[in-house]
Amino acid sequence: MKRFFLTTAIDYVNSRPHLGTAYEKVCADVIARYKRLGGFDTRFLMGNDEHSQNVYKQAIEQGLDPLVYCDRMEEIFRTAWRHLDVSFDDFIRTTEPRHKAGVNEIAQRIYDGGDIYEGVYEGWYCVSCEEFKQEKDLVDGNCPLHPTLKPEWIREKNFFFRLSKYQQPLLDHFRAHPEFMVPDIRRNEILRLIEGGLVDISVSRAGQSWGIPLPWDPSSVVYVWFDALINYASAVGLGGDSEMFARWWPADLHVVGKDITRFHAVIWPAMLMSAKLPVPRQVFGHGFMTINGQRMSKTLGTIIDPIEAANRLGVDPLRLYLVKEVSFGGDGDFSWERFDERYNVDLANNLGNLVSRVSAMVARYRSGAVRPTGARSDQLVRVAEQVVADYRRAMDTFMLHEGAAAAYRLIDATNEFIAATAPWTLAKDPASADRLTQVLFDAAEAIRLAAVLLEPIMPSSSREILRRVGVSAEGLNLDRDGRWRADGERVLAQEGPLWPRKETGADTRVRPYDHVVADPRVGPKEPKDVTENQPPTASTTPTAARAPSAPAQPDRISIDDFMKVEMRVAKVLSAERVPKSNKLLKLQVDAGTEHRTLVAGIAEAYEPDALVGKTVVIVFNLKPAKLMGIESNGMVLAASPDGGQPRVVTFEDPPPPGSRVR
RNA sequence: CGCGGGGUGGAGCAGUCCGGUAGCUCGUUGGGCUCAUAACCCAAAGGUCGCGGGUUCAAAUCCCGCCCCCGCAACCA
Repeated sequence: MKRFFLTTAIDYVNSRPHLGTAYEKVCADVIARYKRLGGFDTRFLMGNDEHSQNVYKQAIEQGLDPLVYCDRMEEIFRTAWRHLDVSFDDFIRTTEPRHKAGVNEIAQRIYDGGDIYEGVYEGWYCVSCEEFKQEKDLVDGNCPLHPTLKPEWIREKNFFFRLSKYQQPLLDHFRAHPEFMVPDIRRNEILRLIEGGLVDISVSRAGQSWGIPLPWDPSSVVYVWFDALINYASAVGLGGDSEMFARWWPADLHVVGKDITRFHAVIWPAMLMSAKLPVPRQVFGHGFMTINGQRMSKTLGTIIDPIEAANRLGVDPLRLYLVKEVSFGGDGDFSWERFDERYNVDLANNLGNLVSRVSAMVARYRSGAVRPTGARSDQLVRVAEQVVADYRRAMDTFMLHEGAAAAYRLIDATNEFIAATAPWTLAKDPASADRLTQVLFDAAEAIRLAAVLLEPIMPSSSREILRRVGVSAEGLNLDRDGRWRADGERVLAQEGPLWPRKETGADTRVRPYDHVVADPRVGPKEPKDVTENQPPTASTTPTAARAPSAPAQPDRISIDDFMKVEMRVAKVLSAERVPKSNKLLKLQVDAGTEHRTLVAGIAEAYEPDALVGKTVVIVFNLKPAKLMGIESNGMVLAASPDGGQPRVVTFEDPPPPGSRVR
């Protein structure tokens, strides 16, 4: 039997599912269901990505053991996906033993093959934070959080993967398999990236406990993104069940967001090539959902809970919206108004009403049952044939929106067919009896066929429609059921509306969605995300012994420490934007004893002209630094509310420039 | 010159690769029908296809230049 193994990206568990993650899962689910309908032995994998420092940090902040935290998140995710009728066959967590086995296997293979080498990472290390500090983060050479401790210059062992070696093999692979990365636009992006040259990447982190130890050096753990990618293979038995692995690997399709296509189309295949394992057949990079035309944002309160959306009008209406209204691969927009509109148009007015009117006529004119009589009425049949062909072609190439549109062409044609044949007129003329029966049969058949085609998108609605037109929904098969069938009796049930119209206007605002952590992205992420988000305080350091407890206060500093910082009043003489920069303004200030040039990251909040003449506070004795090529001699003090725009510190009653602030 | 996406009737989009009547959904207007969830069917109005050049018998589509939006990257001393 043909088999099909597909996956979605695994999700970071430091935020709950939102409409964007749900979009990916629903689309992948539509593909999975379509493949099953087509007779494929299908395996649909999803899961959670747990070995992130952010997850660790999040758990500790909530006073939870990280694993307990992840257990809870797993339940939240699984519940959400189940609620949306996402038919995953397997759900993997990166903390599971089977995943460790897979990671060990691949890591060891790559290591044995000579593609991993040891390098060093050198830098300032704060013992109290247990992490490296960037030079730029140090304050007077000391850790900003522990100014009394001298950071140590440490060389950390780091293992690197020879990604550079795979530039040519990857290019060859892209050339030999043009379908490897779709849609084309993503493929071109990735090709350009590879052509631009690949650099070796770090695959380990030293001194952390939250992660999978390197098989050959347990003092380091596997870098989280490297770890995460391997889930696709470990979930089907890599490093454990070789029979299963042989059966399911390589994956047929990875459905991932456009932001992480490079991990799946560059790094992951390179890892597999190095490990002498087959490369997945295809990667699909989907677009993002926006809300009212804007990126989902926690601060704007525009993150939508998919469960809430589903509860408003139903799971299937939401699924239909997501696949039919967004061309799969591009970005899509969601708004409550549009959701309501599509619900009324596609479901209440068209499909739902069609089912109602046909079952009502069959009940009224033919006591609820019809059989074909052979009277000519071939127009719907021809439409149906075309629709099925279009539908299959679209779905086979993951043009899900076109697949949905094709199914809807049949629905529209059926409404037109009814208007053209006017069964209510035929019913008045006994001579047209056979014709009427045939017309009603054809309409019922068209509904049946449309329901079959829509099954991957709206599984439970499809079943309900099939039940109402008197056919079994068990063991549907596209080859057998996905075409016009001019035989058999149809017993139609006349029941209430499938989708009552929703009167618009009420309650259409975007509601804030609580408990969501900012980052809406999913799946394995850039290594830099991890490094940049290292725990800032000792309390969140990944040391098991230190684990769950309330966050400690950062060390207090002495007045002497504070006095090291020389802050002065300064008057802004001129301000201009830094070319090519969004955030930077170049300022000339009068600092009393001298004029200085400095750069401030406040361009998004202030027009240059509005600053001229203002009296501000600057850090006077800061080491110079270059930003976008400009040397900055000092720093303007500004408050930066979470997610808000910075506001510079000013005076109601400005003192003369040069006055010391303390 | 950092990378990329986009600018098409009132709204949201397709079409652009492979030039030739500008299409879809919603909305608007008029008509039809009465089986149906005031639904359904037909028709109409409405577009300098961002701007300016060029190639061509012919450009939304190809070429050159420009403007404007939106992501990402960089940048917050």
